[in-house]
Amino acid sequence: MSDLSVRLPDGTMRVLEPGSTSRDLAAAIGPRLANDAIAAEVNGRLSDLVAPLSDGSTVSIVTANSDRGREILRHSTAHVLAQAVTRLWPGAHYAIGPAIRDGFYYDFALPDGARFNDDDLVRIEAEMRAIIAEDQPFVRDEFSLEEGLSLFADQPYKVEIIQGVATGASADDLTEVESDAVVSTYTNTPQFRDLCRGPHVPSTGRLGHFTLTRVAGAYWRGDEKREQLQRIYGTAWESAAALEAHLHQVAEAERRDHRRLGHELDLFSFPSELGPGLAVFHPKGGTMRRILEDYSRARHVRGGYSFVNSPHITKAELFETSGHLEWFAESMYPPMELDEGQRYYLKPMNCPFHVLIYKSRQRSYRELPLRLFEFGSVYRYEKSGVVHGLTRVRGMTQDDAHIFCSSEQMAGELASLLTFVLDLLRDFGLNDFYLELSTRPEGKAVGTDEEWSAAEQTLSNVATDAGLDLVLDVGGGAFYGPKISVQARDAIGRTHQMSTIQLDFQTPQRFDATYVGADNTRRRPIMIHRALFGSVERFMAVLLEHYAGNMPTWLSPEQVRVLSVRDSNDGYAAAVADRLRDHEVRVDVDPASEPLGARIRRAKMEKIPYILVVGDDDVAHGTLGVNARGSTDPVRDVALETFVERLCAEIANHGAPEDH
RNA sequence: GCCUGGGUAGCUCAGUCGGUAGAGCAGCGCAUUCGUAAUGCGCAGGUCAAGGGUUCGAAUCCCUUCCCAGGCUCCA
Repeated sequence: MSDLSVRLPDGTMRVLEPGSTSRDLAAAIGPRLANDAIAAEVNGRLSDLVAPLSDGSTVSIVTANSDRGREILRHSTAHVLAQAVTRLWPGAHYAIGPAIRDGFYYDFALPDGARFNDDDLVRIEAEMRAIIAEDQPFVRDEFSLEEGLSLFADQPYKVEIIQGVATGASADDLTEVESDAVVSTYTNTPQFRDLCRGPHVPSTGRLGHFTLTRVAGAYWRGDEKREQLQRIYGTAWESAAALEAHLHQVAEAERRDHRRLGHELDLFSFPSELGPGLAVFHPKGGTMRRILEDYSRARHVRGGYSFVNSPHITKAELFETSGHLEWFAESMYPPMELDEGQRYYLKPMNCPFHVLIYKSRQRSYRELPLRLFEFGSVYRYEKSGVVHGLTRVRGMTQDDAHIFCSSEQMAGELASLLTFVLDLLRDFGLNDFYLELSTRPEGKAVGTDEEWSAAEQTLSNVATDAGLDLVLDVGGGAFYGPKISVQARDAIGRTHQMSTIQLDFQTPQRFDATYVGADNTRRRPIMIHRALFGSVERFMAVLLEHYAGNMPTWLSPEQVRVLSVRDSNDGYAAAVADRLRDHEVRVDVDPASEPLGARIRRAKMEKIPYILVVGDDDVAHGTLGVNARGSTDPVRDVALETFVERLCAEIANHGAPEDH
């Protein structure tokens, strides 16, 4: 028996008894680490704690409170879920069960087409806790493909996965098998073995801080043409405290859900009379929207844009020329037949209209870049299951522009556009961005390979120059060109796709758009599609959630509410409001017909930035009691003019009461 | 479009085994005049999402449709 020595992450070497495992190593380092260890990374590869170490390996112990540790924990919990389901539904088929962000899922097909319902989750969870109490080991075994096929002969999804490996199909997206000819399995009991690449926690007793969250349908292999399995989702953590923190975070996200806020703050609604995905904006939501749009318009004027308008419907020909009918007919509203068979469509995009504006007369190189902007309302027949609040709707308004430029101008135009976008988003209080580059979609693109790679390269260069992180989204581009999208992280760390910038060499060709160059020849312009808010509706949703409804003062529909202490102060309250209106402050008075406490409470719940309370003292001295949003102790005796000055400065700076 | 769950007063929700529909808040009226997150009393408010079926009798059981939520697929 030779000595066994391994290298630790800090570079030191440690000598162990021959045949030692990572678990022995952890124990040798310290009892605390031994207790926290759930797996190991050996020579850059994750492995089970109980796997024997070989001499000269570099080993780091993976603990539960690390990203990799939690992933293993979640994956192991998914196995426990599968075992619980097979115990409760003998003959159930289990498909795949990976760890995901914050948790895990497992897909099943129950015998006789049975379905899970919500009550089943409770039973399954109880069974899982029993399995965890049994402290079953996770025992790894390796087999040939043939052996694997016979082991899982009664599990058709496992067979398909193994066969996929055997035929060389990609298994990259599956955690079940390594992409070589070895089939590894993990066995918990003689009755339950799962196909899996591993690693796993040493035994089920290491698990337990989990909860099952929901049941959902999911297509096998994500293919809607294949059967739909029953998916159970859960969340799992390394400790009760971490689980609790996560559930709290989920509740927080729910509290700032824009649909809830939209209702509570009386901003918008989705009358069922209109149909799914069609919103109406109430006066306060309409005000917020107007402020957003006005600000955007002002920025576009400064950015050198020309303002255009186009109708909501058009003859089919326009979208035949653009290619939308060929590629996206199923997500367009069906046509209206008029005038002896003439088909009219609601517009799903603004770009073809802007091309027609471009083509309305001959263009010179001197006019480029020509930037056409419109708040264009578009209608898309989204599938019934996908509409979601203001973020996925069937009718929306894009802050849409199309820039026509020469190929020489393209890179510079894209670079300045990116600056323009980021500046605008920052003006709304979004500060944390990264970029995503979406490349040519497989089998669903027009144009030559050369055009696509040139466009992708240009976008990539511009993104790199911007100095932001760039993530590749392979195959995510539109059919006519690649795109960069700006992703923003909100106040609670979620990311939202905001602006998109798309390059398009195809549409100008399809419409035969040209300009006359300096050399008196006809040339083809390049088109850049871009929407900065994405849609006004969606942008409003993101801002509402980012601010949890506490909008900065400049975006608040009602900025100030004046409350009189007694009705003899009502006149002064009205005068204060008038003074603020002189400065275009949005202000209302709530007179003294109800107790002051009730009026304060109502204004607080409406998240109004400033509540001004005025009583006899204020009438006598020309002062106010200022109760700012987010504060619990109001400030008395503030001079009216002092308040006006501070408020106007805050509005101009896009600030909020919470900033002080 | 598919899977699971849901729809009762303006809102949030209760409604047992199938036996004539309930609360709080909001609204309206009256009283209350108050210094920083709910004043009191009273009144009104319902085709129980819509339609069909079973039943002596349906909010409740069954079917269809519409709408909502969470997923899957999709997202120019």
